[in-house]
Order: sequence, then C-alpha cells, then structure tokens
Amino acid sequence: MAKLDFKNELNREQYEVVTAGKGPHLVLAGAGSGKTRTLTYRAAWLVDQGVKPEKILLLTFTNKAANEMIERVRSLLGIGEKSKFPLWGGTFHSVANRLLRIYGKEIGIRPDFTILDSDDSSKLLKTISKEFFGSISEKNKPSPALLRETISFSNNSKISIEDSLEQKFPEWMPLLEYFEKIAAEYHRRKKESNVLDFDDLLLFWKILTEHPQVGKVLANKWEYILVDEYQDTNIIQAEIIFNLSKGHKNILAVGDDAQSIYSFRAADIRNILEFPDKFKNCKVHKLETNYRSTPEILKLANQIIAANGNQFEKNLKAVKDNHVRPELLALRSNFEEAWFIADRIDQLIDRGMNPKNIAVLFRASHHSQSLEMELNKKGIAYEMRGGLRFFERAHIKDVLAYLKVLGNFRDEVAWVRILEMYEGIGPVTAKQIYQRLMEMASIDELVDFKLDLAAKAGNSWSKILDVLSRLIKDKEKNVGKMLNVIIDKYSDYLSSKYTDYRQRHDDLDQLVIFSSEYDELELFLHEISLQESFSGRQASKENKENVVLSTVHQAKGLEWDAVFVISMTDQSFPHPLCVREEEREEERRLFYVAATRAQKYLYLTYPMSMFRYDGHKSLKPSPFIIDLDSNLFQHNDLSRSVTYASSDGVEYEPDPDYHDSNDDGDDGFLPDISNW
DNA sequence: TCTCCCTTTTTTTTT
DNA sequence: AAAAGGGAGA
Ligand SMILES: Nc1ncnc2c1ncn2[C@@H]1O[C@H](COP(=O)(O)OP(=O)(O)OP(=O)(O)O)[C@@H](O)[C@H]1O
Repeated sequence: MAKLDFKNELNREQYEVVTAGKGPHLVLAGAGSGKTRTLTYRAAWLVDQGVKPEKILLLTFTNKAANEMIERVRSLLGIGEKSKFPLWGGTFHSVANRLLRIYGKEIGIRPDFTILDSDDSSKLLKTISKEFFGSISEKNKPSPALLRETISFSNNSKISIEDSLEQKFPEWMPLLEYFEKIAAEYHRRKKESNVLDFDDLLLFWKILTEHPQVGKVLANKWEYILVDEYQDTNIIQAEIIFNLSKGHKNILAVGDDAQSIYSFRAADIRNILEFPDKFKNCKVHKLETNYRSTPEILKLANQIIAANGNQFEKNLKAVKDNHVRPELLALRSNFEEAWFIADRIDQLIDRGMNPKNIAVLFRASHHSQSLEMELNKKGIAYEMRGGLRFFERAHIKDVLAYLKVLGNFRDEVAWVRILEMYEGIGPVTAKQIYQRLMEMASIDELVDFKLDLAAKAGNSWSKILDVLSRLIKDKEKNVGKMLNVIIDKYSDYLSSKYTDYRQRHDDLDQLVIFSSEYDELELFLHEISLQESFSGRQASKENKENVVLSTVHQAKGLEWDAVFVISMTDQSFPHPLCVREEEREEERRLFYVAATRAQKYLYLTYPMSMFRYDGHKSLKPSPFIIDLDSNLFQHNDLSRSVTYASSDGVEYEPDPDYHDSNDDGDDGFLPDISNW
C-alpha cells in the first residue's frame, strides 16, 4: 500500500490536529467541517507513528459509529480484516460494560452482572412503587417512567433527587420523600439482583477510575483518548475522561455546541465550553470549511441556528458548487405528505440515486407511520432507526429472560418477567417465588427445586422448571439452539397474547439466526444489552442499501445526498412539551442537525392536517419555518398548487409529471405561511 | 390473589 | 387504535 498521504486528505487545520503533539486538544467546529474525519485520521496517524492500537481509546456516540470509524482506520492503514486490530472503541456505556466485567470485582461488582434497559428499570420501579404507595390510585402517584427519569437525571448530572425532581417535575415536590425512599430501595434491589442499569455503568466506571489501585491501572491503560460528539457528554463522562487521562493528558475531544441535543438526559454543554479551563495548556482548534453541503443548504442551516442566542461564533464556508435551493412543501394531510415523499424517493431512485443515499428524518419515531405504509405499498425497502429497538421488543425480552436467569439467577426483573407469563402466577406469587429462589447458591439447584403453590401456580411452576432444567442439563453451548428450546414452549403463549404473532414469530426466528453465532451464553448476554440493533455481526446485509428512516437524534453525525425532514408542524417540531426557552433552543439545534445532514437535496415538508385516534386535526407549519427567509427556498409548481388548494379550497391533484427543476429562475410564489 | 372485562388515557428524543 | 388502569367476581 502506498504510504498514507495525510497532507493530501486533509486541510491545513485538520492536518494540524491530526499531527498535533501530546497534551489536550479541543476541536470546536460546525457541522460537516470534518471533525469525525479528523478524529479518524488522528487515530490512524497515531498508529502510523507507532502507538499500539490497544493504547488508543475512541469514544463515540453510538457503537455503530465506533465500528465504522475503526473500520475506516483499518482501511486507511491497510490492515486486513483478518489481522487483529485491538483499538478500543465504543460508547461510554459499552466500554464501561467491558471494563466492569474485568475490574469490577475490586468495587464489589460481579463479572456476571446483567444490564437493565429502561423498560426493565421501569418495571422494577413499578414494583417498588407499589410496595411503598400501597394501593393509592395510580393517578396520585408518579409513573414508573417519571421515577426513572428523576433518578436517572440525578445520577447523570450529579445532583440530589431533590434537585432533580425540582428541575424536571416540580409538581411532584410534595412527594419528595417517597422519591428518595424509592430511589434508595431501587438501588438496593439492583445490587441484590446483581444487575446494573445504564447509569450504573457510567457511575461505577467513574468509581473505578477513583479506586487507588484500579484507578492507576486505568490511567495507564491508554495513551491517547479520542472523544467524538463531546457536546453531548454529561458531567460523569467528563470526569471519567479527566481521570483516565490523569497521567498523560493526551486527549482529543471534538464537538459542536450548536449540535447539543441530549440535555434531556443530562448532557451538559459546559463540558465542551469549559474544557480549556479543566485541561490546562489545551489547544483549541477551529475548522471553518464545510465539505458536506451545498452553499444553499448551508445558508439555510446557518439561518436556522442564528435564531438562537448564546452560542460560540462559528464561520462556516461551503466549498461545494452551487446547486438547487432547499424546498419547502406544504401537503394537505399526513397521508398526502407520505404519498409525496414516497413518490419523490421513487423519482430519485429512478434517476439513478442509490437508495442508501436518501434519508427521511423526523422529530418522533411515530411520525414515520404513514410513510412506512406508503413505502410498503410502493415496494421501496427502508431501514428504520429510532423508536423501539429490536432487543427492546416485548416478545424478544420474554425469551431472553430465560437466558438471563441462566446467566445471572439473581436477576429479579427477569424472573418476574418469566413467572408472570404463566397462569396462576401474578405479582404476589412471583415475588414469593423469587424470594424462595434466592435461597439457592447457584442456578444448578433449580433442577429439583420444590415449591408449595396453589394448583394452577404449581402446574405453571413445573412447566417453567421443565424448560429451564432442560437448558441446564443439556449443557448445550450454542445460544441459538438454547433459544429454540425456549421458543418451542413460548410459541403458544405468543399466539394467545398477540394478534400479530406471525410477525413476532419472524422476529424470534431472526433472533435465533443472530444468536446461533454465539457459543457462549455469557458473551451473548454481555453484548446484546447495549447493541443498537444487530447489524453489528450479521442480520440483513441488504439493509445497507436501503432508504433510511430515522429520528433526527439517531441521524447525528451522518450524511446523505438527499434528506427529507417531514412533519415540520407546530405540533411536532418543536415538540409541544418544550416550552422553556432552553428547551426550545435545543429543539432548534435539533432542526439544525437535521438540515445539516443533507449534501445536495434538502426537503422540508409539513402536513396541514392530520388524522389521529381522536379525529382530524388541522396544523400550522413549525414556528422554526416561519422564522426563515422565504427566498432561501426553491419554489416550484407543487408548492404553489398545494398552497392554493389549501387557501381557496381548489381540489389538489398530485401531478404525475412533476419533475424537480434544477434551474430556478422562477421568482414566483411561495407558500404564504406568515399569517396562518 | 388472579383474571377478565370494562373504562380511561394516550403527546419525545436514548445509552 | 392500542395500551394501561380499575374493579368485580372466582
Ligand atoms: N479535508 C477534506 N477533504 C475532503 N472531504 C472532507 C474533508 N474533511 C471532511 N470531508 C468530508 O466532509 C463530510 C463531513 O465530515 P465529517 O462527518 O467528519 O464532519 P463533522 O464535522 O464530523 O460533521 P458533524 O458535525 O455533522 O458530525 C464527510 O463526507 C467528509 O468525508
């Protein structure tokens, strides 16, 4: 392979960062300026300079991003797929997961802990809440999700339950004492169950870095630490980074304050703004060239973000040639919007665009519903990102619960989940059984564990024992085969509980295919809980070529030739619950992130009415759109006819001959949305 | 204590 | 439309 030509692949500022010396560096730069590229080349450069890959830690926002970056580093360096390349990469949570299984013993964490996802946490909190509140009606006590958010926010921002509650849900302050008691009990129960929730992964990692011996080990474990999307880290994460780099201070953080969109889960913009104070002698770098988008798109994006006060001044210049302006389109209903988008996607594909270079973005995952139907109708394959993950689906979790108790028999949530699936066993009996089971010293004692139960419950218990004993005795190692034993018994329950059981069964089949690649239960359990989907190992290769439907949050850091941002209404974007000024500014940043994903084509659309379970609702365009200059948009026949139709009741006919006109000499009519 | 059936509510983003 | 809560009877 030809020697890597770093100079040629990067601009001067990027090159400076990539080849910078030791010590702390911060890159604070706008969207599409090549921050991620710089980080990737930095990793490659370090290895090229002789740094061992295992001495580099790369922290990213999703595991997918980490894997892609590591692959890119590999290919830059010409390292084949078969050779080892042990660079550490992943999200904070997944790295914590790995480290805690190695070093956790020192702080009282067993290596076989299982992980609670947010649904599991809610379930445990619901049980605890019932114990504390007794039979007070549901209306007068906080929901499990609310409890979870309060506790989680307090963990992630290092504040008390009191402050967290005051900030997030002040209306519940009268019940503060309950919140505190429940939080304490929740903590105790997790410990007893040998489980960690997402927050614990970070908290205990931080505690590890403060441990007298392990802390030293970790501070020397890596020589270079690279962090992407630093604007969306929280206080705990910043402390982890600080402690890890105590010895060498070789840290490179990149981010953009204008793209901070996770404050709802305690991400704190001060991390990036105060980075230079925290790391003395830190060099701050700026990148001011946008390589991603056309000047027209960038101009629109800049105006979107300009409406926010309070931000780091950035000067972004586009290098791409002029192209078409973004389009703003009003459609009459969410169905028409879906029809229009699907049609336009069809046209783009017909004109030769690769479907994988097209994305549809939205504020909330359910906004994609009508569009999904329309795409199915047209036979356009798509990949959905955001919303419920594969491993969070109820039926997947049902069958995984059996594996979880085999891996960690103390897991209360998993046990209760299994037990309550059976006839005659409800919350009370489940809890009793769980308590008796904790007399066991290991899962092997389960095989002949006798219980005194009522007839129905007793019958159910023997069914449960049946499945689990078989798994214990068989000593089958392949996870796929183990799952088959479980699914065999689970099928009847599945079809009796769900009307869409066929589809759910397909999911289970997919799970079996995926899990057949694992011959070690522990490894399987450790890996799945933090996996975004299972594209990492296997699943569908064809998915890679499909149109992407994604929440804006999930689209962070990515880019496509053509981007549609749909459902830009006052009821969806900004989200109606975001009323405080900081919240609205964050929503605007989210809009900025959405718009800056586009390379060539950007479409903003909104339906003027929507059908919901409670009937028909008419909608206004998003206030973010009204704020924008209309001459930033391209006009075309469609927007004209649609708007006319809405204002004077003229019947609107979708124009089958409609084609995107690239020349835009038409200075005519724009949807008049100023006085709705 | 569990289950079944009727009533009420549902409004976001994620590791 | 679907999920979750609430209450009555077994
Ligand atoms: N020096 C360069 N020469 C050519 N292309 C570049 C250069 N730097 C960046 N790019 C391209 O610009 C695009 C955006 O880069 P990248 O994703 O790294 O930006 P970013 O700053 O991380 O964006 P975001 O803030 O949206 O995450 C990529 O397609 C990248 O390959």
